[in-house]
Amino acid sequence: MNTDRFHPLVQLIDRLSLHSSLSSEDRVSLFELPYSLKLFEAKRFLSSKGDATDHCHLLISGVAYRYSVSDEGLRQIVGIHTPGEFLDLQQLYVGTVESDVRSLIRCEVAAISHGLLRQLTEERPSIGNALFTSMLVELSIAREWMLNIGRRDARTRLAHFLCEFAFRISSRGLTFEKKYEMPMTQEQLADCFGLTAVHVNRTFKGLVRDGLVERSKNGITIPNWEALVQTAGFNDRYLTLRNRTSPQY
Amino acid sequence: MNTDRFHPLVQLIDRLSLHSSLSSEDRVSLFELPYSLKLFEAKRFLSSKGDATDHCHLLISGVAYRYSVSDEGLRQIVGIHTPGEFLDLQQLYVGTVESDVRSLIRCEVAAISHGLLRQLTEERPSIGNALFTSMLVELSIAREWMLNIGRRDARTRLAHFLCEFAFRISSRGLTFEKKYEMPMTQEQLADCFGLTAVHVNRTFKGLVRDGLVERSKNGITIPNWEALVQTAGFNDRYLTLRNRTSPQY
DNA sequence: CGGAATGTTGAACCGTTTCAAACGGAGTGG
DNA sequence: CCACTCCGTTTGAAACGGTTCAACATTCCG
Repeated sequence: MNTDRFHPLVQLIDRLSLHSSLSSEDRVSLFELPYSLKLFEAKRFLSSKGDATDHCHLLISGVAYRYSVSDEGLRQIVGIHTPGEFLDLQQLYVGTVESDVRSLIRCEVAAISHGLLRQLTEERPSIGNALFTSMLVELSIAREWMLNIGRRDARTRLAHFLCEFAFRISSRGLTFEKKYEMPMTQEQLADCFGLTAVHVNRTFKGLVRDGLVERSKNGITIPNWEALVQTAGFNDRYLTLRNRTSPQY
Repeated sequence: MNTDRFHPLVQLIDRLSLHSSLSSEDRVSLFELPYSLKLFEAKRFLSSKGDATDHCHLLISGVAYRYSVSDEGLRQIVGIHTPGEFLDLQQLYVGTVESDVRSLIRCEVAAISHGLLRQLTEERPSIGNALFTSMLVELSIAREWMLNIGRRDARTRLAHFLCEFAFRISSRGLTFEKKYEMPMTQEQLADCFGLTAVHVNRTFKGLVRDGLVERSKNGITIPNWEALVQTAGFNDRYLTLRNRTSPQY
């Protein structure tokens, strides 16, 4: 299970969950989100462990995706979540949630009460900072996705997504893998780019034929990273953001 | 000139710019961004008034847009900025900016030094909160745009954009206008949806033919708001977010 | 083993693009 | 005041990328 132990927010939760004083109040709890379950549904059957609607949920390990559905019933996946990202931060505020989150593989999730989260961000600026930074990165990714969906052709879209996915699941680029699990169906991929599953299939085959990616069961390998990056027009700029003052967590 | 004087951040700047103690140190300054100027370029010729790269810029009045350009030179507009939004908040952190901002009409912009902004957010949680909320709303809008670009046809995309634009330039829905200025060329509109200017033209004509919108010079009017909303599948949910604790600014 | 979900393939179709040409209005200089 | 240019809009015809539908193969999983 991929866990980004280097991520400041994940480290924070690690420490908080060990804190006996806090865990006795049951304000930070870890739980498991099985394969392909909606966070919304998970909250339901977790309500026995306390009011889950008053908690924010941080992804500790695994991968999840966020999607919306149009009036015609077409699904658009609007983002991929990797460890260190909050899945429902907007719950801190009043406002209907317009998108839902579903796990792509088995995930570990930490539930933090709104109260504790507010307290933490106000008392320790570095935590608020980390939250803010992660939000800025998500926004930056969202903008890149708009460019991907709106202005690139199918082949480039797929290649670009594969590059981003490879980069993001390798914890902060430290353990970068040329071979990784890609637990997404072609229909899910299609919903990421605004394409059809059928067309994703053909496009994928094209990339394989040209030797840019190789497919095995539940996984893909990238034999020539540079070649894929070039056909994708991929640049990892938009995926990273560091604090100027380098705070300690 | 449309100014959202109700926006908490705009109000804050109003007060700060009046504060003699602060303005003497020249840490908050208002300036004007002429028609169709890149914020980046504006910063250049403003550097005489201090180091503009160490400032964040808040939109006080007017409308601006943010765009990226693909490798093939195709432009994608990834967002519209209305009063109360920061244009370069990511500048607080290290990280190459992957998108640029350009004014759509004449804008007023407030420049706040990074130092003051950090100080404000740390000392007054309600301000940090407002910043955070505005970031969440931007993210929410970005996700809706992905759905728009990826999963709706041209007609619906245009209708949806017109609804959102109408809603956003009417300050927080208080002075909602059925007739408003639409200072965007069809090419800019096309770059918002990932379409061609030519196709936007045809699609626009279709909407006009069906009586859903009317066009005049530099402005459009919506004779039947409900009809447009329905063809757009528009719901303003994703545009608003209120703080649960209702802080005072 | 059986059924459901996912992947694969082909052919016809269609929404959008591309290219090219013409049109209109605004601004400018003679 | 006209001629000129520039920019955005408009229109048509052909081409194309991606969709749709339908059938079949394969894998997964109870």
